[in-house]
Amino acid sequence: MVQDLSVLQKSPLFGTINTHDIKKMMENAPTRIVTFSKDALIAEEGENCDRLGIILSGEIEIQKIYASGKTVTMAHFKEGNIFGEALIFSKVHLYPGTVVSRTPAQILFLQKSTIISLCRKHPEFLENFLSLLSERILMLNKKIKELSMGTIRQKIAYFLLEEYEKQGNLTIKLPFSKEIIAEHMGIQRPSLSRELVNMREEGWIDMEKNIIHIKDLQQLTDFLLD
Amino acid sequence: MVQDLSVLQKSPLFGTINTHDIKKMMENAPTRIVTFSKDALIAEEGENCDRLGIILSGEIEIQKIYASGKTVTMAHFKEGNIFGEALIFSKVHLYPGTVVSRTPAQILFLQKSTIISLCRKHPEFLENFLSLLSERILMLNKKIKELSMGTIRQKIAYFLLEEYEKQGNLTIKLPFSKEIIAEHMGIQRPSLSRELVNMREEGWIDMEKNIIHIKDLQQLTDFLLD
DNA sequence: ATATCTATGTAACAGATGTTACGGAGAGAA
DNA sequence: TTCTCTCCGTAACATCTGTTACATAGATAT
Repeated sequence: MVQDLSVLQKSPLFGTINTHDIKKMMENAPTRIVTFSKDALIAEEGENCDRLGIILSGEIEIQKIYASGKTVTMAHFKEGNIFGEALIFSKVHLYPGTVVSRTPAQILFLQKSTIISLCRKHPEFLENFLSLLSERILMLNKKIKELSMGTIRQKIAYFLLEEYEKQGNLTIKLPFSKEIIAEHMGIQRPSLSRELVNMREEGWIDMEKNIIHIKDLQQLTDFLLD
Repeated sequence: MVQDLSVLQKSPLFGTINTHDIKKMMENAPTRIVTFSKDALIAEEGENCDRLGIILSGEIEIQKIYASGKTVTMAHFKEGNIFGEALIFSKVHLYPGTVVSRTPAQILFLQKSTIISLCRKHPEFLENFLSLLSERILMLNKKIKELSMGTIRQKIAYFLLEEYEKQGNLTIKLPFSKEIIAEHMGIQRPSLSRELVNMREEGWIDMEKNIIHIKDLQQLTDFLLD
């Protein structure tokens, strides 16, 4: 294992650990670094996933390849990213798609048993790994909340309340262009404009350029409950 | 700690461990069992969450209480369930809602430090805890996929393909009433009926009572990609 | 100044979905 | 049988949202 592992610090699994300690940790850990050329097959859909991958260099994708030959990219990872971390410890640990390299890539693989051993020997690693999974859960929860907003008005209300909490002010400065905001909400830009006008006409908000003022906070919060 | 901990076996954290070992594990672990009366306040929204809770008995809820006084139940837990497991190891570990008991309840609390210690000493506990988080991630991922289906036809196609894989047959027996299925998809029952008829008229499927036959599998899969 | 480009507002139309109401089929009870 | 209840299909209508097209304001470059 004569290898430069400083890139591991870019990964949340080792971010809190200094290079010297990382080197020491990995010396006794059975790891494998594999080099892939561009467009190489890293793992096939349905294959057993018993190891976690850390991208040391390059970029990879997880693709769903359909019988028709069409492929859809499910996820994209680059240097420092980790993949497979939730799969190895789940009951059904099969890759949900085909893993391929988009560029030449170098990947450090950690076997499930190695991870368990690292967790037991290095509290910091254990805590990092648990944080990794936990943050993922919270992120997914937030995404589900957003997706659960059915109508455009609900999405807007949710967005405004979030911004209100972030900015601590009923008068909100839009952090992005309306085009970007609409895209983030998964709706069309004209639909966003139209609904904002409706809400102004109904007295919910005031608008001027990229400033929106919440006229009735309670109305907004109440609306999200019906 | 003279206490009957056999109920812990109902929890995924200890399910794989026999009662004797559980008792031994917990003897040296600093845990706290707290008894709550009905409708008691267990934790307030925004409060720091540095411990995980395992419900030994009773039922609790996480509620969002709005300024208007309206409350919405965010989650519901009962005997054997665990809460707070993703919060304690995340950066922002504040309760997202108010935790209250719906019935008299007994809760075993494990401090973050205790969990780390259990993970280090008991590989089985470590693996169970990691599985718990991992399964949650996969479940949320699936939920997001479902929610991402925009149109009713997409939801139906996704549902049919899932059932096709489950049942291993192009002729699918609906596992629930259409009313339930519609509710699960987040749409109205008549809307589901109407769209099923449309799909039949367009030659995608055949239907008879609670049986649906996929006439063109490829059409369905292709459709989900556009 | 002029031209150009981008973000935005606006309107008209089409399509998708929710809402509501009604009737029929089938299961189970009296 | 007859009644009742649930599930389901169906239709008419209302509403929401996407689509497309066009106009304008402001920024920027030449």
